[in-house]
Order: sequence, then structure tokens, then C-alpha cells
Amino acid sequence: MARPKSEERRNAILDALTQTIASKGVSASTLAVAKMAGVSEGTIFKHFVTKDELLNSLYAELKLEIADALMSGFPRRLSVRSRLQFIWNRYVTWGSEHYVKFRALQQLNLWDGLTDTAKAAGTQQFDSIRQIYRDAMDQRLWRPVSEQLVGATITAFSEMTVALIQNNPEMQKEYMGTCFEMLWSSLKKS
Amino acid sequence: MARPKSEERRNAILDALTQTIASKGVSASTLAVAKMAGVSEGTIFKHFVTKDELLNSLYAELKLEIADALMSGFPRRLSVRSRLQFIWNRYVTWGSEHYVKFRALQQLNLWDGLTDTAKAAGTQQFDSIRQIYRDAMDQRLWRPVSEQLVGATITAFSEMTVALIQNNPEMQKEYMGTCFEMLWSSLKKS
Amino acid sequence: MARPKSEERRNAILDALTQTIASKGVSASTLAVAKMAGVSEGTIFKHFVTKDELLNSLYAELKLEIADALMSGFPRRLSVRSRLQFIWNRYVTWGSEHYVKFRALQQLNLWDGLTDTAKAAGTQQFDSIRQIYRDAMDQRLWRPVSEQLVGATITAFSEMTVALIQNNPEMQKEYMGTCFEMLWSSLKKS
Amino acid sequence: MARPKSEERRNAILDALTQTIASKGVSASTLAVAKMAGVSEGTIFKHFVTKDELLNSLYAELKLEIADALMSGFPRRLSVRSRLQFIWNRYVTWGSEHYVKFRALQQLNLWDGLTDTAKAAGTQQFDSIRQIYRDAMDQRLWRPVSEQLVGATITAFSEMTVALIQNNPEMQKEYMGTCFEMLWSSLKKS
DNA sequence: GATGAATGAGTCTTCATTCAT
DNA sequence: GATGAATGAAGACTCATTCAT
Repeated sequence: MARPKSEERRNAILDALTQTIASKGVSASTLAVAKMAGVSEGTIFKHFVTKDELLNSLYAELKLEIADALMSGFPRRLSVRSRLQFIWNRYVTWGSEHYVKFRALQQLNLWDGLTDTAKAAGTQQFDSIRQIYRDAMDQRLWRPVSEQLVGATITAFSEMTVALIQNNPEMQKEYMGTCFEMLWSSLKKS
Repeated sequence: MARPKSEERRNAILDALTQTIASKGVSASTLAVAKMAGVSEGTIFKHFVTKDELLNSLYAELKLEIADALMSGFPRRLSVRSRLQFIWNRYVTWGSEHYVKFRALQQLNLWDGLTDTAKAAGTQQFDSIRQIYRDAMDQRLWRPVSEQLVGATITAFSEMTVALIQNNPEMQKEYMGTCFEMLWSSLKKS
Repeated sequence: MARPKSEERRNAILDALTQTIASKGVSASTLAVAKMAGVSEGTIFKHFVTKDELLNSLYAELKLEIADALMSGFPRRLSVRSRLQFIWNRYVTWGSEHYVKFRALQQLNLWDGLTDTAKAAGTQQFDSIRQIYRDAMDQRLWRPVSEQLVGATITAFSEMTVALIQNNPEMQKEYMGTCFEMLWSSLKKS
Repeated sequence: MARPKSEERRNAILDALTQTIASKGVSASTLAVAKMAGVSEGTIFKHFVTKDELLNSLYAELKLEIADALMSGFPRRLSVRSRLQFIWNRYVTWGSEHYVKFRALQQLNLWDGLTDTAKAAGTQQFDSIRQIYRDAMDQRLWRPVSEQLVGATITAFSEMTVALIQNNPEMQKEYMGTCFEMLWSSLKKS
């Protein structure tokens, strides 16, 4: 049974939460969120039993949204470099265009109430990225480092790039290009 | 003439605050801090007029501590690479050994109550780092990118490295070495 | 749709506040008020955003109540003396029968947080009293003194009378009569 | 053994307290008083064991000061009217010239912590006023009312007059004269 | 299902008072 | 004796959560 009205409210709440968290951190009050969502205080707790659950839901949702943004139309056949550049462009673009969501995620990442299930959201969709790593290793294209380290490096570079673009929006294209070259250099076997 | 305002207590408060912030974020309650510091709640407000001032003081203090850790004994004469490696080693080591302070700083960086004075703390001590950049540019050693980008890259790499070490402490030496090579490759003119 | 904000509770709060202020002054604690009203502390702040607003609301409410008590059935047609005696009797009676409210008002009058709107409450209903003054002047019944002075005199006498009655309740009738004569003598042209 | 320094401090504290109470009421903080008195927080409690004692001391002191102001040079031999006018002038003058003390007294009078001893301060010095009453009664000059009522009337008129003068200082002489006439008329047998 | 009034524990901050210096 | 740092119980106010409507 579809409950479209309800679904709308749920999204309004999550959107409002995103904005509120982005600026005030996870301690944003549920009242503020309700007001911004144009919804009553109690309604939030019809959709999410607890503020913790609310935060975890947003976290999972955002992770899934990113997974979607990165992976749709992923070119499985291209070279390692092209595939990496594909997700790079996608991620940096998404972060720049949805900066509020991006900040909210940063705040949530520092929060100590994240559940393991929330953390796990979207992981499997990143399999294609793991495939890039395996291919790069098979082709001895990159330094012989762990997958974890590669993942951390990609994340670190992309978050840095999004932040730089946020400060200098007109430099978006340049940053996206240069920073990818730097990322690639750092991974490449020298 | 009266009992001198105890430096010890002040430090106990800041230490307790560091720990509390590291796990609970900036919304750490003054009561929790007071209890952990073994001090009464009122005492906090004798030393710091406001919770905001308390947080800003901690921020400034940590920045100064880092500046000290990085810059004492800085080898002004060595090559660009050696100088970069010097502060790299210092910073990653400091972050790993003082992980709680490191996390607290990350939380404070996302807080929107930081004053400009707090943000400015320790900045001038980083002049020698800026000198590295200028030398690298003069020698055409690095890609022709802005100082801001270089700074962001160093920061991103070191924060990533500290986090990795935190998860795998026994790999500290390896991570410190490998990640520096990656950083260097990313900066170096190819 | 939700439970309507209970008028009953609002009144319970204002009543409790009246009693608490009457004995402890405006520094009466919101907790004490809440307990006496049989209401939670939070409820007070649903009805009145601020303690200041709470106090101002009580002040305005009491002023209106007095205006009502004095002016209902006011005999516009009678002589100056009869009209003055009418409001005199009404005011002294009200003050004696609602001594707690009377004291609360005295305390509030010494408070420096009263807003202009609160001060203005009920003023227009006192127009008929101002008419008494004008008539008395036209008829050269009273000393040629300012309206302000007359008002102050009436207030001073009535407050004094209420206080005396409070100490000697069985003398109410006598005090009400005698003091009115004294008031009249003090105003009358000799 | 004289402790002049100490006495000075005591007075500084009481003066500061007077000012602070006059504007903030009895809930004025001891810290504010100490600061204004140029004295340390603890010092107040060397002179007055408790805040309550401090307030009661000020009350008693002010009452004594008034007694002094009213009674010094009191003309025991003059007519009832002249004697009444003497203390009237003295009291209204004192209230106008020491308006801060006057207000402080008003605030203290509404405070429910006054001890009986404080309330009793200076009473005996008012014997001469009681004598006025007895003489007026013997001479059947005044209405046959209780001493209490006469006292209350005098107080009410003088407080009213002081307040009026405070609002219109240039009218001091006029108010002092007119209001005395009004007082006298209200007391006089008609 | 949605609403928002009600709740009371929890927040930051103040204050009278104590006590080490 | 004077000082002011330290204390911890209030104080006003906020917030996640419940529940009557």
C-alpha cells in the first residue's frame, strides 16, 4: 500500500535535517528540524522512533545517494585510469552540487552514534571500485599498497577537492583536473 | 594574595574537555567535563567565562601545541624534501601519539563558533612551512599549483595517515613512509 | 487538532505566580511557580516564552482585572463625590479581597523589567476617572492641583487603606469610610 | 581598639549595596556589591555573616539615618502644626536628596526576610512624633483616629511627595507645600 | 495518521558562601 | 584581616519524547 503523503513528509524531514545538521552539527534540535520541514514536532517520531534512528537513517540515505550518483552508468570496460576518473568526476561533482549534504555527512562521520548497519549502507555498490583496485594491482600500475590505503587516499583527495571548490567555485574545472592528476601520481608506481 | 588560580586545574579542565569533545563532539556538557576534570562546575566558569570561550581556548591551545611540536628544531637549511619530511614525520607522530587531541581538533574545526583570534593561533609559526613552498616553486620542483592547494594536500594526507595508523598502530612506520612518498609524488612535477 | 493549550493551566500558572511573587518578590523561581501550579517547569515556557514575558503578562492581567473591578457599573451621572466614592469603594474592596494580587502588583511595580505595553494595559478604561478630575476642576470643587497629583493621592490613600485593613480585617468598613473622608478633605478646596 | 579601615570598608559595602538594591532589588548579587564597593567577594562575609544579615543591617542603618535626619533639632515646644511640618519638611527633603537610599528602603520594605530587630531600629527616636499625635488629640485638632492611621497617612503622603518630586525636581518647593496642606486637611477635624 | 501541549531531565550559567593563601 | 579561587545548589531555559485530541 503506497503512502505517498507520508513518503513526502519523510523526505521533507530528512532534507530539513540535512540542512540543520550541516550548519549546527548533530546536536541540531528536532524542533528546529520539524519547523524547517513544515511538520509538527510529533510527526518526526512517527517516522523515526528516536533521534538516533533519524540520524542513522539520514546517514544511510546519503551513502546510498552517493553510491547511486557514482555508479549509475559506470563504464566497466574502460581502462583503470578512465574508470577512476569517472568516479572521481562524479564524486567531486556530487559534493560540489550537494554541498549541504556533503557537510552533513562530514558531521555525521564524526558522530559516535552511528550504527554498524548505517555504516554498511551502500557498500556493496562500490564493488566496481574495488574492481578498479584489483585491475590496477594486476597490471602493476599502482604502488603495492593495500586497498584500504587506496580508498582512504581517494576519499581524502576528493573531500579536499570539494572543499577547495566550495571556496573558489569558479575554479571547479581546474581543481577537478589538477587534483585528479595529483591523486593519480600519488597512486601510480613511480 | 588569595589562592592563585591554579594552572593545574585549568589544564585538568582542558584535558577533560579534549577527551569529552573527542568522543561526544562540541556539545559535550560542562558537567561531564567538570566531573572528568575532578573539578566543580562553577570552577570551569571561573577559568573560562563562557562555554564558547572554553572551546575557543582549547582550539587555540591545541593549535599552539601542534605548532610547537612541528617547528621545534626545524632544519631551515635542508632540502625541500627533507624539510617537508621533517614536518610530515612530526605531524603524523604527534597525531598518532595524541589521537584524542587530534580528534578534538577535527570536531572543533567543524564547529561554527570559532572566533577569528582562535583561528589565528599559531599561524605565524608556520612561516617556515610557507618557505618550503616558495623554495619548491623557485626550484620548479613541484607542480605549479597554489599554496592553498599544497597546504590542503599536506593536511589531507596527514589526517588520512593518522587515521590509518590509529586503526593499525603496528603499521605506523610503514604508513608514515609510504604515505609520504605518495604525498611527494602528488606534489612533484612529473 | 492536538490537545488545545489549556486555558486552565495558563491560569493556574498565573495564580501560582501571583502567590509566589507576593511573598518572594519578582525573583520567585519558575520551579517554585510550576510546583505550586501543579505543572511542569517546561509547561510554563510553552505558555510564556520567557520569565520576563510571564511577569509582564501577569502585570497586564492584574491591571485589566482591576480596571474591570473598578469600572463595571460605573455611575457616569452621579456627582463628583459619589463617583469618586464608587471607585474608592471598589478599589479598596478589591485590594482587600485579593490581597495577594494586590501585593504582587506592588512588587511588580518596583520591577524594572516592565514593558511599555504591559504598563499601558487597562489605561483607557480609566478615562471615566479622568473625567471625575475634569468635572471637579470645572466645578472648582478641589484644590487647583495637577491630575497627576490627584491620581497619586488617590493611589496613596487606597494602598494605605488596603494595608491597614489587611492588618485589621474587622475594621474594613470603618477604614473604608474614614479614609475616604480623609482623602476627600485632602482634595477639597478649603 | 579602633578599626577605622574596617569601618570604611563596611560603609563602602553598605553604600554599594544601597545603590545596587535601589536598581536591582534585594536579589542584587553580593559579587556586584563587592565590585562596586571596591572590595573582594569574601570581605563582605567578614563584615556580615550572611546576605540576609547584610540586608537587615542596611535596613536598620537606613532607618537610623532617617531618624537622625528627622529628629535632630526637633522643636519640642512649637505647635502641633509646626512640629508636623518640621518632620514633614525633613523627611521629604531627605527622601529627595537621598533618593537612592529611599528606593532601597522601599525595596527592603517589600522583602520578606526582615528580622524584627531590624524592623525595630530607630523606633524609639520617633517618640516625639507620637507626642505630636497625643497633643493633637488632646487639643481635639484632628479627626479621632488611631495613631496607626495617622502614621500611615503621614508615611503615604511623604512617599508620594518624594516620588512626585523625583519626577519633577523643579517643583520640589511647590509639592512640599501643597502636599503638606493636603496632609493637614486630611488629618484636621472638619 | 498528524498534531502540538505537556513533561522533566539536562544545559549553561550565576550566586552565596567557604577556605587556602 | 583581606583576598579571590573553589564550590555546588539553584536559576532560567531547551529538548527529545509522550500522549490526549
